[in-house]
Amino acid sequence: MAANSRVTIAAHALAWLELARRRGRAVLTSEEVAASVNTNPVIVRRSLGDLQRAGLVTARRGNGAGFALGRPAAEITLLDVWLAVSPEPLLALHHSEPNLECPVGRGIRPVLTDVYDEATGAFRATLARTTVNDVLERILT
Amino acid sequence: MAANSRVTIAAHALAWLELARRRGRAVLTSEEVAASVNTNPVIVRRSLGDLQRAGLVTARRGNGAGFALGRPAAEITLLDVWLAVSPEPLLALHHSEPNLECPVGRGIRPVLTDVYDEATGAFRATLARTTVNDVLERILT
DNA sequence: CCAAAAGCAACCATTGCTGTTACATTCGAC
DNA sequence: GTCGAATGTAACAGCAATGGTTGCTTTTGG
Repeated sequence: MAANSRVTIAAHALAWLELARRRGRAVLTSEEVAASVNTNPVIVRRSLGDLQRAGLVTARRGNGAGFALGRPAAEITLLDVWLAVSPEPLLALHHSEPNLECPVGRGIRPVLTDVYDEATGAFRATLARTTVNDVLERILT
Repeated sequence: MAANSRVTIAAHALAWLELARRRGRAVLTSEEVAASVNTNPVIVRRSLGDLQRAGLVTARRGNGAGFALGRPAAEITLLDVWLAVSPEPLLALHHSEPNLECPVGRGIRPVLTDVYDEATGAFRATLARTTVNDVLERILT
């Protein structure tokens, strides 16, 4: 499969929300966000729905409604975003259980799980060092 | 889709090749490997074909043929395996180009590319610290 | 009450992975 | 040189995930 682009879409939306907020518009509709990301408003609503469940944005319905940042952009890391939209592991174990008659088949899964967890941890730690505010600052300079 | 399991299958195959080698059988057929991994021999041939292209295993065709490790198990890291079978990035950018009229749409891609590259580098560095020999040792203890 | 916008369900098309069958190719053994 | 065993590889089916689209329901401010 192609790697998914949800983190990208979510980070884009958040950076755009923060820029709009600085310009005096704290609330944007899914259509306005979609116009910047260049996708369908439903995709944006799905993505921001994930972020809302994680508390990263707030959504208001009804007339004049839209999405706003749930907390300061400097307090939202890309790890927060990744956790909100990408719960799948980076590497998968066997689809079907390996042959337990074989020593390797019997013992390999916990070993690989450990290694994969460690690598995923390093990946996450890096994402945790960049905030949405950092992303926007780097865009604007 | 779920993350792919090719690294797992390849690592399993390599550990099994190393264990067989220690037991005096340096060459295994795809069918023998498939019996341990519990999959189809064609899957194994495809996977080991990738490893062969990277020099991690050797393949001999013809009668009495099969696969053998291309270099000592202690000199094959899981990063080597990952590079041989998983060229896809862990996170993708936008599918369709963002709106270049928007400052965020114009500038976000290189920023995210940098962050993703850094995180992927941390992921790779962790994989590079574990060898096939390490995996087998941890299985056997 | 009305209109605007989120929420949500039901699709479709595409893609990638696994698994399977079938066949061509290679190469050692005899 | 032939035979047989095994790799190499193409083609296809099934399945799941993703992005995209449409349409409808729900909410809510004015």
